[in-house]
Amino acid sequence: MKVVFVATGDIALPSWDWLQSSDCEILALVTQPDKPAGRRMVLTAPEVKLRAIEAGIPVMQPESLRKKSAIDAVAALSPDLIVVMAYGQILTERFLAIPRVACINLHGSLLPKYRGASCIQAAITAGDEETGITVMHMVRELDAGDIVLQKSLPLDATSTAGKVHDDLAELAAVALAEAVELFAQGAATRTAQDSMASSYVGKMLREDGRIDWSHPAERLEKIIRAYDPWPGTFTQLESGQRLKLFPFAQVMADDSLEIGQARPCELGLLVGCGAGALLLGDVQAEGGKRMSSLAYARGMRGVVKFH
RNA sequence: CGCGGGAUGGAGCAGCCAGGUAGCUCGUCAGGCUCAUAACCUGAAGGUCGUAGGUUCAAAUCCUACUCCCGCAA
Repeated sequence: MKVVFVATGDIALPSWDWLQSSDCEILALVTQPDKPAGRRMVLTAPEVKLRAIEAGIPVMQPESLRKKSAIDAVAALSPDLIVVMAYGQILTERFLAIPRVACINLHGSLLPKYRGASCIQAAITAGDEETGITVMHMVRELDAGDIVLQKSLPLDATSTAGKVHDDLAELAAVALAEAVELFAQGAATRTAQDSMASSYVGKMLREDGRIDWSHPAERLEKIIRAYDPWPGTFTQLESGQRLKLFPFAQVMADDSLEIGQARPCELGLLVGCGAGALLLGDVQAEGGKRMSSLAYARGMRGVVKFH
């Protein structure tokens, strides 16, 4: 199989590595242009690009994959299969029609649930018992194509977005291997998605991580795990200074605190929520290091109010 | 040169603006109290205040440079 891989995010790395070690011929990698990153705003290449270069595989970084020139360049390679994962651009039907066999996408949820960008965060926030990887045919509508196969991954109270991201990345490589084998044998099946059961979750912004203390403690605990490390969760002190929150917080059946009121206790910092209270896990103040809420509480003077 | 915060006994902080005795909440150690305790009481050890210069009678504090850590932004 002659394959064009289209990916930017690190979640695609294990899949890339598998593809490179398989008998498939990788014609090219299509990835987003390098972008400024880090405190010094240094132009940084996606990791997958570095691996492609190291392997001597051609890399294409079009500003937009909607442009005819970019589409023609990929079409000129005459791929059998196009594999898309965490690329970050919407693709046109013209592009999807390029490959001889199929244009498939690896998505980090058990579709039709959680179509869209923040699928991992959504599954953890919802308290789902499992999520997974879906391999599907790409269509014009986002994440709505026929399903080739799915692999599930159990979730529990220790699941964070970061951990699940890494696990799904590994699982995706397994799913891709199976899918490619099916296509190679002409044995791939198509199962239409039940669009009535579908849900859509959009891209997350940093501001989405602001904690609303009027929510029940149980929900906030899930959100702190679900948003770690991206977009992260935070609250604000009276001074306006932000305090980042990290897993793992514990739900406490304590209703003695007002909403947003924080009091040091022998286990850490206890914050009043809409229902119950949250014993914070790690926290990090602006300019400060990440530490346990217990350590943070040592330096506090009395009770504070979060907003 | 994208914007900004920080470095003070083992941990987390205050003190700096208006230079002049090293402070707070803990931890550690010793003793006491207690049936008992992540409880309480008493006492002790532990700090060249990030580094190097400068100003000054005197610098954690003011000035300059440097190192390291971090938040925003992307």
